[in-house]
Amino acid sequence: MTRLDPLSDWTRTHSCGELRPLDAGRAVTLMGWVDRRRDFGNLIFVDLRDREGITQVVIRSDAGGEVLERSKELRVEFVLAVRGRVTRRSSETVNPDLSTGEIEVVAEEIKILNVAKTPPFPINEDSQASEDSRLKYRYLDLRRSRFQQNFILRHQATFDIREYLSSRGFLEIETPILTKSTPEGARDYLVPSRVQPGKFFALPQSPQLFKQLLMVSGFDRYFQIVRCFRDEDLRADRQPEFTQVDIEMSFARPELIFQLIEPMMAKVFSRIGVVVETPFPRLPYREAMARYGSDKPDTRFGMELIDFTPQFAESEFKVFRDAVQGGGCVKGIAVEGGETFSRRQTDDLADYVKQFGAGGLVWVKRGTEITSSLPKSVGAAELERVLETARSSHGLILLLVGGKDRTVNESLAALRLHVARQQALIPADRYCFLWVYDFPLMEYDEEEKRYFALHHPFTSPAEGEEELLLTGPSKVRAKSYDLVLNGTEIGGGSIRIHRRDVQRKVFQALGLSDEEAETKFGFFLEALQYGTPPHGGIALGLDRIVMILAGEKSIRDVIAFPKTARATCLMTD
RNA sequence: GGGGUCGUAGUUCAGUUGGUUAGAACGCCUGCCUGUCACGCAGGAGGUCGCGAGUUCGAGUCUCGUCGGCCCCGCCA
Repeated sequence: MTRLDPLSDWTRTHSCGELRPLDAGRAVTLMGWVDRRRDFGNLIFVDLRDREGITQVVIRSDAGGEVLERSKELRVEFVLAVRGRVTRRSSETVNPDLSTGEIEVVAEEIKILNVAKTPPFPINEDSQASEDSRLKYRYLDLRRSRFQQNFILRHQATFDIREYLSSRGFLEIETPILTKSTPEGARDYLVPSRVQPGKFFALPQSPQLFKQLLMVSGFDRYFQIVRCFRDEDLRADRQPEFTQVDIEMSFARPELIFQLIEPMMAKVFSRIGVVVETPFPRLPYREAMARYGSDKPDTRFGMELIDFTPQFAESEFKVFRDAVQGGGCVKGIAVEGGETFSRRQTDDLADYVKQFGAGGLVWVKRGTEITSSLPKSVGAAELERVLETARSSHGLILLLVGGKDRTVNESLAALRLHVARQQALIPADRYCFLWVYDFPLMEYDEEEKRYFALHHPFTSPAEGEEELLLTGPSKVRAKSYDLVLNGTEIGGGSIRIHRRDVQRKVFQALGLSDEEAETKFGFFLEALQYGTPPHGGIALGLDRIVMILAGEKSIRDVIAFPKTARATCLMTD
């Protein structure tokens, strides 16, 4: 039935998505997969599919008995070649749901190029097959139109970015994949060396040092669309290998980086018909934390955090009073219409915030009357004062958390998103970009009793704050910035340290002895001394950007062969 | 490392208080059908209830363990 060289002299002339009424009368050759077959005995319709679309092929008995007989063998997902003539459909038989729906191809000859087993899940419709069978048969899942579209989009975005950066004078330069471990940050993937027994290469978490060295080399403007590796647990938006748009630029200021990236994002998002307004809003870290409790706020909706700390400084409610007097805070969100929340709902919300370390959740409702979960000892006057702080005349529920600043911010940031999703307050068709800047340079880790770089240890401290490095490291701000889109961090970067003395000071503040610094980064410290230009850059998470472009909820849906949550591949085992 | 949730036909799912031969839809197979496009009609096949123990006269259902998918916390400079 099938032959080793089934094509013989046939050549595809068109895709299955391009024929239109103007092509009527043309002799064409199409090749693709059988999407569906409708068999009427002496008349068979075959929907032929390739990545560009679907074209209806008609097999009539007058094409000759052999063609009809051959067509009887067709099954879903068979690979088929058709020679035939483009014919306009009569007005009653036009299919308005198909881009090629005004024509059909009347088959004169067909070749079955290959047969196919019945697929384990339907390819031709939006099935919700379980993700494990979809991952096992990934190549079939990818055949579905949703994924074909996703990867076309990914290609286009990547193409746009290359074209844009190239037009701005950036050179794409490759850096090593087999590299030296820099033990700070995420766990490395290690590769044993055959030539140096007992020694290992690390796969790069990012080309950070190499791109900085390229600035030392005078390449001025570099970029690379590059695979990076981190041996950490996975999430819906995290894979152990992922692709980064890595950019570095000499003589850079943060503003120049912003102005470089903004039109690039606008160009990429125009692919899905979204008009992105520039410049993007800019928000200092401190303000982001105060208003949203997060350094990557979703600004598609409001419901900002409200500070109730002063209201509870002398409260009858001991838990909150203690929190405030112990140097913490009380903050909350106001949910309009939330006065109808049931006990069950508020209990669920309380359970939700507990996983972020909150001790509990207090609520105050204003409906026809004022009610609250606070103890009776808290008087009506105090409740009134609390409600006034929300500055709303609507019925509402206030959801309050008290405790250490960090805990309060983290749990409320999560709660804000959780409630907004539940209440469907997030407009799906908005794309809110945001720069967050002025991050702290480092953060004290209570458990390890030392400072850690918030971004990475090559980030430049803010102007005039180097002196604080050794006296009050946590007060030093960094020349760093994150790019946030709809609550997802899609990139981060900084102006780097270009002076050896400053780099040493930062290492010291991080508790790295000169000796350790020398072993780990000696080559780099050495290089800084040979005329390093001031420089800075950014790395964008390509997978996350494409995920948002494609409207997908998981990064796996825009990576051809992703790993499971346990970092295995179900297809290759 | 921890928490949650799911696992029954090829697929998506239902399965009551533990009780006869585990069901539906779609898909698949066979036959009929010349204008369908989720074609239609008639018939048929298809099950290690993830796996392993246990309780019980009897387990898809209860208990324990284990494997796997997904989501989250920790982690991710």
